[in-house]
Amino acid sequence: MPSYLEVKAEILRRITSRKFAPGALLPGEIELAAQFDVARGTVNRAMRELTDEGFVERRRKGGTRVRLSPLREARFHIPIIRGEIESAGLRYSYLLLVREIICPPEDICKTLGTGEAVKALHLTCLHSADGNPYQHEDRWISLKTLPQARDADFSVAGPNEWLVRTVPYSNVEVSFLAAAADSKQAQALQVKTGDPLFCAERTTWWQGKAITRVKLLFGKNYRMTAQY
Amino acid sequence: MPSYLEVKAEILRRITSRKFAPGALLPGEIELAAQFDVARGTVNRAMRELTDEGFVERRRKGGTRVRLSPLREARFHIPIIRGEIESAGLRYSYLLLVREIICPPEDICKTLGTGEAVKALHLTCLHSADGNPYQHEDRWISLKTLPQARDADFSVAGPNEWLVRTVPYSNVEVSFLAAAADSKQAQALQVKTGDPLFCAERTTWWQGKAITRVKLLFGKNYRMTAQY
DNA sequence: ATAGGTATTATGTCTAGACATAATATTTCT
DNA sequence: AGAAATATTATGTCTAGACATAATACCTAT
Repeated sequence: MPSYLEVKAEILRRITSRKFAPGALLPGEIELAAQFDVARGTVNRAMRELTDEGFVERRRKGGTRVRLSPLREARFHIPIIRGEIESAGLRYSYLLLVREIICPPEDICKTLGTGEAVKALHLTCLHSADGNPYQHEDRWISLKTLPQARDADFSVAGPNEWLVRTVPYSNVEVSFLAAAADSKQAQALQVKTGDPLFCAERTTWWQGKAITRVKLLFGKNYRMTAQY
Repeated sequence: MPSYLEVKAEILRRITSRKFAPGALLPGEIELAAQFDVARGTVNRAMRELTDEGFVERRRKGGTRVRLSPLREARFHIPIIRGEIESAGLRYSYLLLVREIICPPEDICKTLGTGEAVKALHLTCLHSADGNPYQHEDRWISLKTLPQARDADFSVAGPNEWLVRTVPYSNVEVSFLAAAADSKQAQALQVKTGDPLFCAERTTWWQGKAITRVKLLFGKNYRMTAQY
């Protein structure tokens, strides 16, 4: 075990066991380096990771303190649908439900940043695991920033795979929320209309211009979990 | 700007602009250190962060490659209710709805790891922002691992604040899901019964023993957002 | 050809020492 | 006393060099 991890684990043990109580000042790096018989750089790396993970707060000259309420952050990996299904040992299948080029509704226009009369590519697809509906995808792709999407074939593989292969991105925003299934979504996902579904909305930009916005509805009883 | 950040930003620019294409092999650390005129340790730190953030994959001897589909992890901050409301400039208020000591239902028994006949503390509370219902909390606390909870006063401040102050923890699991409001929850949150609500479930352990399990229901239109 | 052993190599970690920086503590001046 | 200048200090970053480790490439014997 690398020694920076040993130092980190020991400090963390002292924090969670309250030997270093919330709000308390920890010994300085030089002191700790002497205690653990390592270089200061090694202690620094351990402490930096503890800072990143939300256990301690550090200030120059002020020293290091245990956070009063630890851990305000958890990391979730954004589900990439095909990988998620296949890594669970299930068979992934894909179905294109709708493909049309139309003027998007107002809220989509707003996020895509195009004018109201500008048409965009609208796709609706269903991703299944072992034949069971798993995720309903409702995607808009800006044809202004991505005209080549007009000629891409989305009947065999999902738009996400094409996008990942084709376009770079510079900025992404993801939201998670709860939504009620409308009749078409309910039919596709084999749930009742109005059932609560876990939903992710993702918008992707490249150099300030929105490329695509997608709404992903997960099947019944889906939950996104993290441990720390 | 620290030079490891400059190196990182430049490499990232080359990746997102596809100068380093997905799957491509990047120059080695020594080569990059020479290019940027910094020490190898500095390049190493930049590359380590790019690895942590899911942009590249590194293998000893194999070198560094741009990930095919950037395995993206988003960091969401776990909402600590009082802080979230107050940092939005709103007035936080708290109401205890239910306090009882009963044998929990089977699923709670299972996660708390206590026998079926063991009683636990059950609390239901409502957190509001400027008087508007914001979050409904349904919490179970194991009296077996935390007997002092029996005497704590939860009428003024929420159980979370008492727990953070009182007990250490070693392990936490959080899930996010969509749930339908039951009649009591709907009444408290001023929504209709059956409305879809964003829901978080959190279980906390200390040294292998479950301390508490909480189900948090957020008000209508709540969304959890991350950018990267 | 193939299995097994050996050399090579890029990354992973560590050290000692140095300087930079931000925040706090102290002193000085009014 | 209060404001401004100065000293101090813990963390933040960086360097050059070293050794460790895992994975690959190569070589050898069968």
